[in-house]
Amino acid sequence: MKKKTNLSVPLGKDFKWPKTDLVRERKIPQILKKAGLKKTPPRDHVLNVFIKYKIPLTAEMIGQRLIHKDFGLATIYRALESFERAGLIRRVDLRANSVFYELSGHHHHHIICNSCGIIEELDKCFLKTLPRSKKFYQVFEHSLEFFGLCKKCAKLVYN
Amino acid sequence: MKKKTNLSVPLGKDFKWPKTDLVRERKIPQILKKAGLKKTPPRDHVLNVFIKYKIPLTAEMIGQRLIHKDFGLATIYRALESFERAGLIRRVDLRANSVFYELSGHHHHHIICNSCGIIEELDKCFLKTLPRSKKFYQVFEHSLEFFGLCKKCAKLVYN
DNA sequence: TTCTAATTGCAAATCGTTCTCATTTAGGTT
DNA sequence: AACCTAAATGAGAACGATTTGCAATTAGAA
Repeated sequence: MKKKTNLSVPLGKDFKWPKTDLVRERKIPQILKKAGLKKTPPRDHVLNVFIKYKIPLTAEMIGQRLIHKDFGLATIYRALESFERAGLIRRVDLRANSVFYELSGHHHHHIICNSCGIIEELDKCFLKTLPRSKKFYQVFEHSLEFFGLCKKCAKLVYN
Repeated sequence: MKKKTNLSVPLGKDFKWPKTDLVRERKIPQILKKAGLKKTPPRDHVLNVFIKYKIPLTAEMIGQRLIHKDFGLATIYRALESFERAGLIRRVDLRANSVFYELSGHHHHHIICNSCGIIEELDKCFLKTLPRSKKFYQVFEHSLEFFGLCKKCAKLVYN
């Protein structure tokens, strides 16, 4: 897996999801417009997959979930890049071989099973404080993921 | 960057660093033996680089830091794999294009500058509680990394 | 010293991701 | 409604990190 060399300032860090829940209502054109992105078929469908599945997804997983549509992977990657820049989606660091993204509506974390890879979403942020640093001007995001063994896999491993 | 498909149970999750500080004293043969790994030149030198530099490193960075030695990258990757399995090192999710590892002696986190990639090590763990989950048998590790803009880069960006 | 499983070295293969470039398109303007 | 241009797409080649295959070497237990 490769991620982009994009250690770059996230342009969309100020993006705010609108009060009326456009996601729940699947108002994709409005979401894209608010994000300052042209509405195109690939973006339309990719965003729809995120809204529909509600789980962290890789470019390839998104491709597999497109119905009656088949955009090249490169196009999906470009849609992801524009979404990330706009702040619509965020990366999820799952220690997997490719990069996962999810809608950035609400801030939360995950537990990942080291054996089967199943992902559980945690609703609450376990972080009480942010780090202070003399070297840093601003800390605007964090990634907190838990790794363990799910009960199903524990049974297989420990009998 | 590519990581291995190794969503696998970390065999070395029970590895305990010995009381006497073998790392500080660079007792590499003892460390390897305790980890159940054959002492070989590549492992010897790779572990030495970790001990010497004390910062998160990629396979390639390790290769560049080997003195008077030149093992193939594949060999370095295999050393890393065995170290990770044994619990000697752990991955650090820096959202970079290759996988970083560091010694797993003491638990800590990092702040990464999204612009220049500089890494600051935080000594304290900000986590007060661990998540409870019905689906999980055990949660044995977590990854917590902060992303922001360092002062140097902030100057460049904001003038 | 012997023996065998584990490890190495090198090159080729993989695989996720990005790039190139010619073509098409969204959507603001006339 | 037609026009215009920057932005987006498509397909395939290129890339870079990581893994693998296989023959040769070696660590370390017996």
